[in-house]
Amino acid sequence: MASKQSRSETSHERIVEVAARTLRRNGYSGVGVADVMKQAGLTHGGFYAHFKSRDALLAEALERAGRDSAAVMNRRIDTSRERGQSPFRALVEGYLSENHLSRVEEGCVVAALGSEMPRQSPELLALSTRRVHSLIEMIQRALPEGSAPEQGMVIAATMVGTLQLARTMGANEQGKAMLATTRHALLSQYDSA
Amino acid sequence: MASKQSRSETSHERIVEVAARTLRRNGYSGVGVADVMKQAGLTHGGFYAHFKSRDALLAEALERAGRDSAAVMNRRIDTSRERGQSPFRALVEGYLSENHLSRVEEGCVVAALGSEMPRQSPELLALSTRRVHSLIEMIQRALPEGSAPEQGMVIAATMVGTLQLARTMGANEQGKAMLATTRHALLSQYDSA
DNA sequence: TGTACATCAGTGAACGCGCGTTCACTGATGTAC
DNA sequence: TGTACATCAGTGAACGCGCGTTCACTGATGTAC
Repeated sequence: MASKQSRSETSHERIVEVAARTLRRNGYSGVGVADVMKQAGLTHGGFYAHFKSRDALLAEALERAGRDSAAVMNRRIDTSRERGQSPFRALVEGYLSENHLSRVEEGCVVAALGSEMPRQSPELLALSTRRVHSLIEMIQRALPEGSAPEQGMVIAATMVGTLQLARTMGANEQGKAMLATTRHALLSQYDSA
Repeated sequence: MASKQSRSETSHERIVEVAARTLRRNGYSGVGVADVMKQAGLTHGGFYAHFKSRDALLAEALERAGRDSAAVMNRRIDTSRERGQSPFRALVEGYLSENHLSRVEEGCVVAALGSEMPRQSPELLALSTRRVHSLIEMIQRALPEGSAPEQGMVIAATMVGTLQLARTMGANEQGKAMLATTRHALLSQYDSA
């Protein structure tokens, strides 16, 4: 990462970065080749020097989106653990935050694309399944010691569903109340602290 | 409903019925005017005698899908209540069933479209928000007496999220295990019986 | 240090296809007498 | 009961636009000597 990148590599990365955001904001069908290239400061003609097809871009964008938001959440978990605080609480409060409610394009890709994932091509579906498992594993790592690992699945589903329903309600009192209710329920049920 | 319908009315209803299924199976961008008309046994040219635009069809299809699956679930709740059984258990076991896992096109529209809802036009978004609330209210009606109404929100989110994650995993052991885990968690936590 | 050439990354026009939408027309249903 | 006409529902061709994809070309970067 810190090593020198060729001009082509930095362009490639910028395109994927833009696509990863657009994918979460607009969904699979909302990612257009010309639009992404334009946002990346390029013209659409050069696209196929970087990607075999639009689908190949979607695959890279999905991976990128997944890794990015996982990195943010893992960092939050680690920090609170270092400080002797509850990593589970940090995870839940971060995931079910008003910031995450409104900033879809920087957030969890599973929440952003959940209902569309089952409909994608085999390649994208396989990547999506991996993203779901990695979300569950992240939650499991944050759970208090002695928790049953199956709880990770239930909590993942609850958080993903909550974010989607809250986003449908909107970034207003209703949506915020939805977040707060689930936050409270999860913390009082699973957080031993 | 039992009254005589004109030829036009039955066609209209058939188109909406097809669209309601296609919408859940393929998502908003997966509903094509020509395809829906063909499935309804008509040619695409006649479409605009029935609907002002494709968006108008989507709105009717969303309503139709919502009412249909709500009717199914409400019937399940009523039946079990009449039999003196737990309506909440009936709801959870129906919603998180393997049947619902694989038959998206007949199932809950909130689970089928959850992540796409926030991105739709103001009209569709308003209808979607209503669907979310009606799901929550249905759960509240099925909850054991004395339950806090906020639990309806958390349970709605959990069930919607579970179905989506399970569908992404597939209608295999993984997906089924996901359903079973959440079923168990919800019943042992909220069902007094 | 400077010049000549090769390679590389990106440009922009063009193509083909799918899809929402329009419209003139046809065939069937219903009504008047 | 039968005929003539009006209305209604659906047909199928056509249009325009957006979008993924291709390709010949340009300008910039890097290398050889």
